[in-house]
Amino acid sequence: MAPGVFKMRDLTEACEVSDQAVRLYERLGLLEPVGRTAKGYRLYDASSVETVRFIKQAQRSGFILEEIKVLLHTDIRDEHACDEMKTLLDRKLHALTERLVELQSMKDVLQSLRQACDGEPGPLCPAFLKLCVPHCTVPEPKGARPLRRR
Amino acid sequence: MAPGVFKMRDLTEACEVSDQAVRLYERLGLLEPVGRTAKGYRLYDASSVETVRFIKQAQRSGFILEEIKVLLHTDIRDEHACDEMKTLLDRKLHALTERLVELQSMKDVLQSLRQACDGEPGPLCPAFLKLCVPHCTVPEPKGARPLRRR
DNA sequence: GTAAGGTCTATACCTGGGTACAAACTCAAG
DNA sequence: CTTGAGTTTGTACCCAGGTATAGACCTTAC
Repeated sequence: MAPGVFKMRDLTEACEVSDQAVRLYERLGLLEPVGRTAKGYRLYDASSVETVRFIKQAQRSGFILEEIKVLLHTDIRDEHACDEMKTLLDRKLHALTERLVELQSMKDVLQSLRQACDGEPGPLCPAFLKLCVPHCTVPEPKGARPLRRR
Repeated sequence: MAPGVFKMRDLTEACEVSDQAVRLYERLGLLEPVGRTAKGYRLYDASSVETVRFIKQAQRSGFILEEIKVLLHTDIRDEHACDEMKTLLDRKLHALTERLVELQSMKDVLQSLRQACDGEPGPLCPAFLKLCVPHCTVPEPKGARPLRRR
């Protein structure tokens, strides 16, 4: 076994991931072993660890495996591939930005609620929660509403 | 039909949710119609809209439906129920905070990558990505490693 | 009245991202 | 050489949160 090269177990421990998940990533085309032993054992190296870690971080950031595959495989020197990647990145950056705003606002809501829990037994929790939800214009009953086109 | 009360379609349009999803929330105990027509049609009101919107926001913030159910049903005046809720809130606030940090760092990574795409054709994308992943100590091959206890 | 659209229940199926398990083979310690 | 841990392939199953479809019934516009 060449130096700097190791088997499944080391990879899963370095990345806190199951061996099954690793093989899943392989099947889906995200991670190729750097080689195999004579007996068929998968071999990985430091770059595999980085790849798996990137996969996990990207997942937590809202990418699905199929998208991460694109991220991992795009050659920036290829004009067409790069365009595809730009589109993906722009879309995801937009989503990420919106998500950050949303998470922050949810954090504010939960913090208020948490404080309410500690303070005086106040209004009902559900009622409180509803107060936290951004205001909405509730549709009018519209007794005689036109039928929808389909 | 009482004033301020409406049927499924109005709810789904006000909340941008499918009728099937609404009925799913009902089955799971998150949302009860405020009543039924004589013929069995579900009736909702403004508070239903707020509830569904809260459900969706909470989902996007990382709560699963089962947890949202707790959020919606806890009576803050009930000592025991309130403790349960505090635990949930603390756990989620912690997760939310970590997630915000992580998302921000992923956003930074993607922005760098996006800029690299626009600039000079530089290093390979995958290589670049790997550079962005927080540094790691890759495990040594350890030729003769002790067997793991199980 | 008729036809299109809305709603009901129930069941089946889908997707993403895994996990669980079996059966066979290999590797290393004692 | 034996034994248990590690790995392989393959198939099955799981979960959350839905969507799709069928078949029946209701409601509204004209």
